[in-house]
Amino acid sequence: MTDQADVDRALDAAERLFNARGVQGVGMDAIRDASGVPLKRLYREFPSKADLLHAVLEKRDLDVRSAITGFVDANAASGSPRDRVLAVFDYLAGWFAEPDFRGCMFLNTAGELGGTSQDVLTVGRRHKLALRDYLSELVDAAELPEALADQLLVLANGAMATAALNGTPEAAGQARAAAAVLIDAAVR
Amino acid sequence: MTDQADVDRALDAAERLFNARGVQGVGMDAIRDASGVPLKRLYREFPSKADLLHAVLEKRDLDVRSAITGFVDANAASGSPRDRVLAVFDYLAGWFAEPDFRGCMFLNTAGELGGTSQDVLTVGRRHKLALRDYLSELVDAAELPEALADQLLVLANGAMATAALNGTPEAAGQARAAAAVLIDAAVR
DNA sequence: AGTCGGCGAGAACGAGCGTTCTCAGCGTCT
DNA sequence: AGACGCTGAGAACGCTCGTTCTCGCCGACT
Repeated sequence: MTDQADVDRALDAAERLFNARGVQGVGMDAIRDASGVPLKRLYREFPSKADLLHAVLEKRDLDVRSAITGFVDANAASGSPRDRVLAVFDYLAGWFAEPDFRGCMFLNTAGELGGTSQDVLTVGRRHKLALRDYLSELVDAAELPEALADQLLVLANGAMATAALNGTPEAAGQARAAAAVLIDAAVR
Repeated sequence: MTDQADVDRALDAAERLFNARGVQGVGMDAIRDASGVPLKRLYREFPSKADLLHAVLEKRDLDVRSAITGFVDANAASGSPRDRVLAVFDYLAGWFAEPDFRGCMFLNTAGELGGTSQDVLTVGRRHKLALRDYLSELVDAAELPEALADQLLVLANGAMATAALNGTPEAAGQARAAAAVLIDAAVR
């Protein structure tokens, strides 16, 4: 039996620790201690630490994207297309205010390991591409030019990085205001 | 004698290696090997690795900011205030295209060590605050609302993070286009 | 000329890393 | 009942880390 519960606990612990101390600052022992999953099983499920990191990032990709789409659907389902775009930045504001928010894991791991691990870059790019595709959908629904999606992604990435550095969520509001201006300027 | 040349070589080597492998992925031995500065002198000048990192970041703060202001003065000294703001993003485009560009060192180190080192966060925040003050000057000169400076900083940070992840400089152009729209929308 | 203080090269240290191995125990099949 | 195979706990391995120590050497002062 693969014992999915143990695997999930390991992934959760690894995600938490990687975020808190940086990937290179976390040993497999620490992940075992935090998750209760023995080293032997960790290495059976994830042949190496790099594989574990990969799995954490893949899971995070799904989690982040479904959290965003879920928030937009829940809070702006009946709103205008413009409202739905801006709701993405409202989601960011809530996320940034979480007490242990440490920034976007894909940007952080790319910053730490991008020079030595091609895989970290690849997974990060896929994640941001998927995010851009989602923004593109929203932008299309508002009948706005496609190029806006790239600009909104830069804004969102900037908000994540800025909020993580500052330890405060205000960058989300600044990005939201900028996004509103970009949308309104594109409509005419 | 403090032998400033050795200290500078050590700082340069440390900056290069930290960027390439992440701070936690670089040993003091590697910095000694790359700089030719013996361990004994490294520890005389920088009592600990954290102190060395601090010194690297302080130097980088000055370097980055003077590169930006230098570029703006050289390329848009006689331009309109609007041109001078946009020149900042032109500088980013050139920077991102450098072959070993690995993103903003302050965002990267904050991502890696922000959870364990208050000092890394403090230095990073000071750097971004100084950048915001500079943008604020440019925005003031263009007689634009103060709040624009924060939005431009989010755009710049987003461009740095996005370009570093993608390995391509196109995010600079996207941020520049967005900045132009924000400026033009604010003027009316 | 002889002593001495600071130097560089590199060994050494204790700790922690990623990964593998040992081994006693336990459930499962015959 | 008894043999087997997989398990978890943890020791062990070889390496690297940040930091300190040893020691032979050289230049400066008396």
